[in-house]
Amino acid sequence: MIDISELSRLSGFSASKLRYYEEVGLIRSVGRRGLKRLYENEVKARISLIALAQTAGFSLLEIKEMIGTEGTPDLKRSALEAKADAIDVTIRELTSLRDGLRHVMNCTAPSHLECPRFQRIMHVALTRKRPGAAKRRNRPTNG
Amino acid sequence: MIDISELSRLSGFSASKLRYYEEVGLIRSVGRRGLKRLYENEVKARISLIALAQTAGFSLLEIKEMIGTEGTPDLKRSALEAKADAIDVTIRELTSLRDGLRHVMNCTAPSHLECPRFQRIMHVALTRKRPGAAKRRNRPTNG
DNA sequence: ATACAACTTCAAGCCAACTTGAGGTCAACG
DNA sequence: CGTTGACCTCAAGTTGGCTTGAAGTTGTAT
Repeated sequence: MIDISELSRLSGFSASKLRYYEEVGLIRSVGRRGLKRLYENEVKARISLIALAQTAGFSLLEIKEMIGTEGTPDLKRSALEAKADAIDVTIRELTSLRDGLRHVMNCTAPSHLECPRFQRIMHVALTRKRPGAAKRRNRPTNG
Repeated sequence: MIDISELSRLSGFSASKLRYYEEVGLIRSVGRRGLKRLYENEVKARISLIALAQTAGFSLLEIKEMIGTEGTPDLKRSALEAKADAIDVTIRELTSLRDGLRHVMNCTAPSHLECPRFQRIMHVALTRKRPGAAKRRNRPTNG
């Protein structure tokens, strides 16, 4: 049993973010000391998982579908399979992008977008479905 | 030279999104036929690259730093190196997440968060810096 | 007992990344 | 020449994921 400030410290998540996650049902507190929330230790792993899934580009809603509201252990196998596959696709795209960037670093061609090697590297990812978008957000500041 | 509707069709990006990207300087049109924008073919590759970088979790601003405003071919080597490294980190995280999900699919433990194997898999990513957040956005709808 | 810090709630604010809508303009077709 | 429809601009709206701020409540230290 830990309180929100310790959980915040351990996880690097701001307290407001943790409260928000609780509000949307991603984590839960198991009681109060006075009015202060108390969390089980399990929550730490849960939070890491959430962070990880966000990195993968999943929305909080999708993450909820994956890991469920706490106390609900039923993760649907097919859903997980789909998510895992989606991640695989992303990994391959990122690998292409990384290789593309690394190539650009060493390529002296006038315009990289015209460099055949670059284009070939990029083509791997280019021929996939439609792109989504992703956005990095700021660091905790416990306000 | 292609117009916005064709570019939209080819790229899967909505026209409004393309206009928006032009507004923020990620792409540029090279003229008008009447008042209709005309784009060079090069733009297609550029757009794919943007989509890819978004998948990697970079903001439009960061992407601009990477690939520059069109016509500006100067990509700073050190910046690219940093981006490539960041992508590597992300890839490793995603790999962990994927493996974790795949394990959960085959694990009959009562609570996955308590499963030692799962925890070990997750630990890899857990011990990295701070998490960012990412968000998938919607598909083109050409409004 | 009183102060204080650390929490609480709730509503409002903020940012990126777009989308939507109203109203305007143009080229091409009949 | 007129109309049609695809584009245009510009402002405002939307969504997700939080943060911020004001005002209230506590356990603990003095």
